Amino acid sequence: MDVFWSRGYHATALPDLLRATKLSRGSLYAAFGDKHSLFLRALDRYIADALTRMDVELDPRREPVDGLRAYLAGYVDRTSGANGRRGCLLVATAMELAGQDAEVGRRIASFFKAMEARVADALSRARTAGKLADGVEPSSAARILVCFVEGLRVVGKTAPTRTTSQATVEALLDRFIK
Amino acid sequence: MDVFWSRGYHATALPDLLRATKLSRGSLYAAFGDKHSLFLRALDRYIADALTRMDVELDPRREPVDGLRAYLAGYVDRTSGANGRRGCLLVATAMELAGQDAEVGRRIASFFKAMEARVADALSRARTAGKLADGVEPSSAARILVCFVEGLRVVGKTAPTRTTSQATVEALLDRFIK
DNA sequence: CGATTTAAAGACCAATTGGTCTATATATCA
DNA sequence: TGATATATAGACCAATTGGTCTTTAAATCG
Repeated sequence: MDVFWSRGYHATALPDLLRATKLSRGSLYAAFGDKHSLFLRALDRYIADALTRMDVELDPRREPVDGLRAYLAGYVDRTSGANGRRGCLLVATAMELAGQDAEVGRRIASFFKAMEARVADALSRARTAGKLADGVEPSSAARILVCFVEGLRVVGKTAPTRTTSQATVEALLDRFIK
Repeated sequence: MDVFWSRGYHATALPDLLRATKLSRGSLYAAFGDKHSLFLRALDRYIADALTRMDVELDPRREPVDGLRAYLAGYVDRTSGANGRRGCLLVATAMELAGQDAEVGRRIASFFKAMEARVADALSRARTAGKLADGVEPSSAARILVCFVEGLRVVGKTAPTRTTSQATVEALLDRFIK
C-alpha cells in the first residue's frame, strides 16, 4: 500500500512492489494475480482504514462537535508539512484513475458517499444538541466539509505549515458551529 | 495540453503526444526538447488560462459578490457531469508530481498562492462594501474557498449532478455573504 | 526553374514495462 | 532420515517506454 501511496499507480513499477512486499516475483503473482489486483487490494485497505478511523472520531457516543473537531484535526495533521507532501492515496487515485478505471471509480464514489454520510450524521446530532449555527443544514454542510477536506489534501501537497491549516479549519468550523 | 489533461503525465505516451500535436517525432523533439519540457509548457498554459479567467471573473470593477458567484459558478460547471469526470490538470498534477518534481511543485504552489490572493482581494472588497457576514476574515475565508473548490474538483471525478454541486456552492456562500 | 531549408515518416536504440517460467533452495511432514 | 510441497532467485519474454537519427518528401526562396 505504502509504495502506491507515495508514488501513484503508473509510477510504481514491479521492482518497487517486490522491494516493498519482500516477495519474489513468482510469489507476488501467485498471491495477488497482477499489479492491478494488488493495487485494488491496497486501495481497499486504505479506504477501510479511513472509514474505521472516522467511525472512531465520529462515534455517536461522543459529543458530536468534539468528534467533528477530532475529524478535522486529523486532516490538519495529514495535510501539513511532510505528511501533506506525501499526499493521499485516495485523492491521487481519484485523479489518476477514477475516470478511466471503472472498478476504481466505483470505490472512490462509494468512499465519498460513505464519508459524507458519516459527517452528515455527526452534524445532525450536533443540530439536535443545538450546537449548529442558524441556517446550517446537515446534508449540504456535510458535502461542503467533504469537499473542503479533500481540497486540503490537494493544497497540502505544497506542504503548508500546521498553523496555517489549523487556522483555516477553525475559521471554517466557526461558520458552522454555534 | 488536452492529452496530458485527460490522461495525466505518466499515462501519456509519446504516440499520444504525436497524435495530439500532429507533429512528427523529430519535429516534436526539435520544438520542445523532451516530454517533461512539453508537459511543463502545457501546465504553464493551463495555469495562465486559469488565472486570466479569474481576473475576468473577479475584476475589481465588478460587484465583488457577483464576481465570487461567477467564480464559483465556473467551478460548478467544470466539476459536474462529464466535465467533472474529465478532471483538472492542475489537481491531477499536484497529486501525481508535485511531491517528486520540484519544477512542478513550484508551479503548483505559486498557482494556489495566486488564486488565494485573488479570492482574498475580492473578499476584501466585499467586506468594505458591507457584504460579508459578521466575523468573516478575508484571508482565512480565501484559504477556505481555495480548498473547497479544489476539493470540488476531486469529488467532481465521481461526476455529481450539476444541481448537487450548485446547491453545495450556494450553501457555502451563504455562510460567508450577508 | 533549381537550390536550399524544413519537416515528415519511420527505422532504430537501449532501457524498462508487466508478466511467465524454470531451476534451486528451503521447509514441512511421514 | 527421505519424500514432498513451497517459495525463492532470476533468466527470460514480448511489448512499450522515451529518445535519436537517417532518409525522403514538401516548402521556400533566389
